[in-house]
Amino acid sequence: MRGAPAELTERHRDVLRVVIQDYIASAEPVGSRSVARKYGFRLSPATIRNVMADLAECGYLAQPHTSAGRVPTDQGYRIYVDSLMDRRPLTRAQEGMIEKRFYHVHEEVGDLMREATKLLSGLSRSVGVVLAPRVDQLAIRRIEFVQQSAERILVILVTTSGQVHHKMVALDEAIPQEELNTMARLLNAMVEGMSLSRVRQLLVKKMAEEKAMYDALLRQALKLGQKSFAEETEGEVYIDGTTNIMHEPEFADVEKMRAIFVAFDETSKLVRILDQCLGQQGLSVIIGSENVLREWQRLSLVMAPYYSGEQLLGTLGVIGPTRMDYDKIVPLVDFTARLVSRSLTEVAS
Amino acid sequence: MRGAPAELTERHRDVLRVVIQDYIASAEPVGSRSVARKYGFRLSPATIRNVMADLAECGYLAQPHTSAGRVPTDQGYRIYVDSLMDRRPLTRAQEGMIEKRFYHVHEEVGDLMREATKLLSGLSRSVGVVLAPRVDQLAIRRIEFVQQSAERILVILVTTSGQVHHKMVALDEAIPQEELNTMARLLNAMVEGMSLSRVRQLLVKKMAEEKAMYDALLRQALKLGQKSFAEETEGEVYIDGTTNIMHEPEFADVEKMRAIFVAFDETSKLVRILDQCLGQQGLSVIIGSENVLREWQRLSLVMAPYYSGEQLLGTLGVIGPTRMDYDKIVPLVDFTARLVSRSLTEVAS
DNA sequence: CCTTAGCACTCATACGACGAGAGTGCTAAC
DNA sequence: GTTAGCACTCTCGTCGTATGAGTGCTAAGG
Repeated sequence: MRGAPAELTERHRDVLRVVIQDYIASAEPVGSRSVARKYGFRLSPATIRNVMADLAECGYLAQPHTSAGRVPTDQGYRIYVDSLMDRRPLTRAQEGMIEKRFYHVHEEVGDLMREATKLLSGLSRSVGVVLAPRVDQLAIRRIEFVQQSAERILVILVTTSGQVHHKMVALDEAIPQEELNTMARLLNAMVEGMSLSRVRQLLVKKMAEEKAMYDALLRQALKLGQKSFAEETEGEVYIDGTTNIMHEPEFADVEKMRAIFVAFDETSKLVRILDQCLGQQGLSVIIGSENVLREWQRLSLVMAPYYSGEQLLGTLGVIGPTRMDYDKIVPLVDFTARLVSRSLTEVAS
Repeated sequence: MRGAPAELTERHRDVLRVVIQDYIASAEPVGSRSVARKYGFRLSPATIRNVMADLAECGYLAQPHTSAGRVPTDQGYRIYVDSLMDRRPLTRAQEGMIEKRFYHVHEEVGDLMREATKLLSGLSRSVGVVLAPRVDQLAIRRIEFVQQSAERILVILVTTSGQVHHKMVALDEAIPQEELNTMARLLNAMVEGMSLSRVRQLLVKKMAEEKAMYDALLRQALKLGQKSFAEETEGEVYIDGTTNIMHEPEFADVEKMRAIFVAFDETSKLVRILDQCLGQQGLSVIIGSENVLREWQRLSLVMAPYYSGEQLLGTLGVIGPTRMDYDKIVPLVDFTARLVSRSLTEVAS
């Protein structure tokens, strides 16, 4: 078995599990001695040492320096979450508590997102994040135009889920508020219940059809509609509990911590990372160096998508040091995603 | 002059100024030697020592330990900003750059606030904050009702300055969207251009008048209006550049830094502090322990109010360590407040 | 062949001593 | 009032040493 460790025996897996769990709990390199102890002394430290040497050779463990204990590598964590982990499900009491907290926030989607973020960060003692639904994908309930100045109007979009978005649109020529109202009425009748991206297609089609026709107002309305819906919107990110990770010993160095906080501030990059998780089916875990961006290589993400009915809306989860308590956090994220989905599904129906 | 230092001579003031400026630049206790040097050697270190001893006795300087140099106390900073400071005005180039950055953000008030925050934090290398106008004080341009479910409607308010606010309102009985539109029209005609707080008064008055009358729809509209405008809104805070202060040597200790960041996260407390500045006439500086809240005692604020025309809207400024570069930051905040006021005044007209 | 005891070896860490350097306060002379 | 001189204090960095945890290897035992 030396030289070229072909495959992991059951014992290797057991030891790896113990080492990782111990390291997650203590944040300190773990030695053969303490593994033997956790093992009930059925094996001697010397034996464990041999096993650990194998694991180190496979790249699942590393030692900070000769004669320190072993520390899991990102690869080690990967195996752990894929096949070694003991998921520690939420207690009934915790689940009840969470459900209660969601019970009161049917009001507005924004509140729901904020509540979910707080909940995730609070229970994980790490950073909670929610990638909010992109407006593109949501069904429109209403569009409204408000004249702001001669050549500027404020466009307000309301989604069926109760989100409100607004943007300014510049005009070539002034349009009186009265006319704007009529145009809004026309468009509302046309787009209610459709998603933004579908609306975009529809407008292009209608424009073509209408070209021949002679209803100037409708033409103008379509044109304004196109302007309003033009931009691809970027997902909004809710984030909470960043101060939690300051406690983690791995960020005791101020410079490292600063790097992390700068990373959290750059929401656009964060969005891109979270967008990746959207592509995945079900819960996904990204561990340290699996992340492309340098600033994120010391962090892990546990993310799960959430839905309204069948429709994928966004993703939510927890960001923490690679040495995070996956056993606890994976079930937490899973449960939270389910609950958010349920809330959103109820609102939509 | 020993024993009971009655009043500060010109020399005392000069020395105090030099010590504070040196400490702000170096973050290190300053000794008599270096003060003498900055003085052009017109006085010997020994003389300076006597002066500094007086200043220490008055409570303007302190020493971290015997045989270290002197460090300004909060009281020392207070005297400094009140009467010793050499304001270092912005250069023409800087002013031009700032004006340029504001030129493009007429679009939306939110953008303007965000831009101002970024600008303040960027140029000060500290934390920039803007306390946004409370909706109460802004003039309403438009109100809109969107039915969200049977007993819930979404109320959307647009201010003349282009801010959009929304909230959910629960109803006792369902009202069809058609009727909601009519009600919105009635209310719009009534409230356009008034501030929220004035609208509140108006509605109470109208309600009383209308009691006798028989227009059920109008009655209902007024009631709904009251619900919509009921709550006192809390000011929103924009904040940027929190990562800047991580560099400051006074926060090298992780625990202190965490305390600061927790403080920044508690926006409600922040709002209360900023509200205090609103009461002040003109630019105000709050130094360290002058702050009531424990978490804030290591920080200073330089804040200035901004207006739309004559009307006081909010306050903006910079938060940094007590050892911040007041010479530079005071003019910066002052200028930014002026510019924001100008932008807002233009939009309103 | 796997397991284990024993042992030499390697580092990180804590501790104390030591010296250098910066700065003070005081005293006495100018 | 100002200044030179001096003794004193205190921090900080360095260095050597002791300590202890943990390893890898070897050889003996099941």
